[in-house]
Amino acid sequence: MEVLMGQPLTDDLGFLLSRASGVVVRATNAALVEHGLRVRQYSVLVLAADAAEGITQRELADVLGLDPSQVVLLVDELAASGLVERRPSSTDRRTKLVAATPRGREVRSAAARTAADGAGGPLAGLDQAERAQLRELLGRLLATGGAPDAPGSRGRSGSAPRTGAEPER
Amino acid sequence: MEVLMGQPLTDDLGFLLSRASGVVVRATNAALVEHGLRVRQYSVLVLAADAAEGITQRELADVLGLDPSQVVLLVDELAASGLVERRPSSTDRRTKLVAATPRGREVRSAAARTAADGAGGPLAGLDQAERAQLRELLGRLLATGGAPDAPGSRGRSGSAPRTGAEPER
DNA sequence: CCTCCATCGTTGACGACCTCCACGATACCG
DNA sequence: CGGTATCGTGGAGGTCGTCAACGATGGAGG
Repeated sequence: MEVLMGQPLTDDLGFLLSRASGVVVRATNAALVEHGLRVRQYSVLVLAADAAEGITQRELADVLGLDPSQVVLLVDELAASGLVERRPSSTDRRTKLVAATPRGREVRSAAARTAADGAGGPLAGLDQAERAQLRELLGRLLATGGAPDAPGSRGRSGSAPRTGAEPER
Repeated sequence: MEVLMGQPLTDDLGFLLSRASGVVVRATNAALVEHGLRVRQYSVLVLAADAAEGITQRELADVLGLDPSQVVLLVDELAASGLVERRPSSTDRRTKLVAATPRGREVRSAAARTAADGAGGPLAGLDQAERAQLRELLGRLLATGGAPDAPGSRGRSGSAPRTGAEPER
């Protein structure tokens, strides 16, 4: 038990994960400059554009695994660029629904291609099947995240009441 | 054409990668506090301990994908804690070999267990076979990193000019 | 109705991390 | 010998992660 070389480090999953993440994120960021976006902002834009009625900043922070305070800044920037806007919720005056503007949707589409293109570089070594496999594994990893990943998510445990439920009326 | 919804975002490899990386790194960091280390420092310690004669800071930056200036700080901290020391190279007076001290090796062993333990939480959902598979995929991804991942690595390309010449093994 | 408490968004602070640029010392090539 | 490249280092500037606190609101209970 003495020697017990944990691993050559290059076999450590944490190391590989953070390294791979860095490479892909860097490549994606580099590609997105052309749209004046960073991955974080792009992610918010995508989520806002995909939610017909807009998405709560709380949910944004939840899905992205970010502190709510960071979401504020991201939305601020996107709003300043005219890509999203904050709308008041008709049911809860505390929350603000973040929705993509028409121009936001345009940018989102263009950026999606650019981003996929940029990330394509580092991912060149993996074919479709392997990417799907990787998605599967990572998805499982995140699903069973025993530890809270979002700092600001105190107590926010369990099932979201009815996040994606259709706005009944 | 079709609407071409890039993806639900939760299916984007870049997103999953960065999310997973964050979760694992956070858990590992939390576990390592007990040794007064962060993942970065731990990585340097491992590499230094595994190299019998010590390792160049240049190589450190290369392997870790960091800017050389960051390596300086990491080594400074580890040296201040008495876990590693900088030795002059006998062949090149410019380089300094980073080697682990006896105490550094002890800490490294203990920390290895602690770290693996901490990372075990998020990884709970994956069995040995799946982890190996994940390692395989991530390793391949990093091996074919078309873009330079280490910022400070200007021109330092070299090593693997042949893109996946013969990935046999 | 009124009070206590949870939640949402927001702000501010602080430290960790990333990226780039420049420098002195040294090695190496011709 | 001169010119160029590399190693370690320092510093500036920006992004990101984490935490604590606050006003505004919602909701439960008396």
